Amino acid sequence: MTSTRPLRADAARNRELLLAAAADEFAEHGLDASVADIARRAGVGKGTVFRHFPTKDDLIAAIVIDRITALNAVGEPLLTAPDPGAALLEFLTAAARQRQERDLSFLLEAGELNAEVSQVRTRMYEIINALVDRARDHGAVRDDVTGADVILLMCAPNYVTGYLPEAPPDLWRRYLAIIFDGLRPEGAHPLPQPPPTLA
Amino acid sequence: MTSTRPLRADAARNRELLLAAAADEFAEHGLDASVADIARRAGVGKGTVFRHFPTKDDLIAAIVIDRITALNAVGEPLLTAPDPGAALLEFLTAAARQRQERDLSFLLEAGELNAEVSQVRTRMYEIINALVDRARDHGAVRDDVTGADVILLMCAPNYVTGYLPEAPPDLWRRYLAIIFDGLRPEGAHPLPQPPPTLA
DNA sequence: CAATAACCGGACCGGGCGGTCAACTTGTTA
DNA sequence: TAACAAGTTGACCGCCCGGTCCGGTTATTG
Repeated sequence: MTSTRPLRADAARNRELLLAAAADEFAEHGLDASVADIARRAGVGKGTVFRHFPTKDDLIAAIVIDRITALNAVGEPLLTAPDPGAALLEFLTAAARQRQERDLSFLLEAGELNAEVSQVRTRMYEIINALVDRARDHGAVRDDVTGADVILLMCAPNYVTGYLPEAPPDLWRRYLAIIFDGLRPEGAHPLPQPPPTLA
Repeated sequence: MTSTRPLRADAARNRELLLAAAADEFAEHGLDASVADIARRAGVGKGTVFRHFPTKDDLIAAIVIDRITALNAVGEPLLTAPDPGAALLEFLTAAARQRQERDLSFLLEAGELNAEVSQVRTRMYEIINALVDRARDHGAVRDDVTGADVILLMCAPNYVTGYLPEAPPDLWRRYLAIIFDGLRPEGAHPLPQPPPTLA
């Protein structure tokens, strides 16, 4: 890796200001938020944005990496939690809550941005697969459901509440509960299509 | 209403070409698809687009109205179907299938475009509410679930499969089945949040 | 307290967007 | 078939976007 010397004090502060401002701006306007608006919100010139993040995509990637890394830090210890079913539900709750604090649904719109995003995202997939496998072995989720299913479905609670402009902040919990009930073995009906595989 | 005299023959044909081209283009590139591209795809000048649809939003609204109206035509007869649970599932299946044929997830991004959209959308809400009420009375869906819940969740199957660039065309059926299982009374756990109300 | 390298800012650029318009073509009708 | 309204077209406009660049500013270091 490039072991660069530490940033100057003001530069480091501006970098943090920019990340926070960008997260807020993306939350309000989606990924279409303009770099100029982000700079203004951070109280900084537009050129400064591009000094820290050569491309708008690099700025997005930095935020995505930050959030996924935080999520992985939640998931890691849950891999050995005593109750695998509760562990999976807790992970999904953490994921949805993270997106509630600031509306980060835009994270999902972002595709493959760079190698680091791919790496941290792959690690998240591994964690989810392991959590689902353990929960399935434990009888907490139905036999015919896979990690890929959960990866796809984990975004849904925040997504569906996004249609309500003034949704109560915790409404996603309702839909996470409904979807999680659909993952349980009790009363499960056979699924009409085989599970997908993730790239 | 404005009882306008019939369109000239070529104008009527161009209007249909435009609607089809716009649906295709929006399906491929989302609502960001440019009017110029739509015109080119329809084999028509850009000015012609704005003659038929004064605004890009008007073009979107025309498509949205078309699709929702078609969906309402499916739902209406289901209101008196003998098996209310099967009727609800059939409606949700029709809704998701419609969005599969051409990827019409962009329909959801479109907010309140004009009065006619609001009207036809309101009718759709009424139909869904009635279908859910009947299914609930019949014991086919859990007691604590409302029409608003189903309205929010009905978009989810197509949404989650949208993350897979090359998803099998029928994959949405798998997630509709999982979510519908979450709506069933068997094995339902209490929901942590009250249902929302729709505007 | 210099001296210097790192950093900042905002005018500027090329490009693509939604939308307009005036000259031209064509379906319709008497 | 003549004449006109209706329809078509693509060049054009103003705007905003991501990204560049260089003259001025500031933190750091000896």
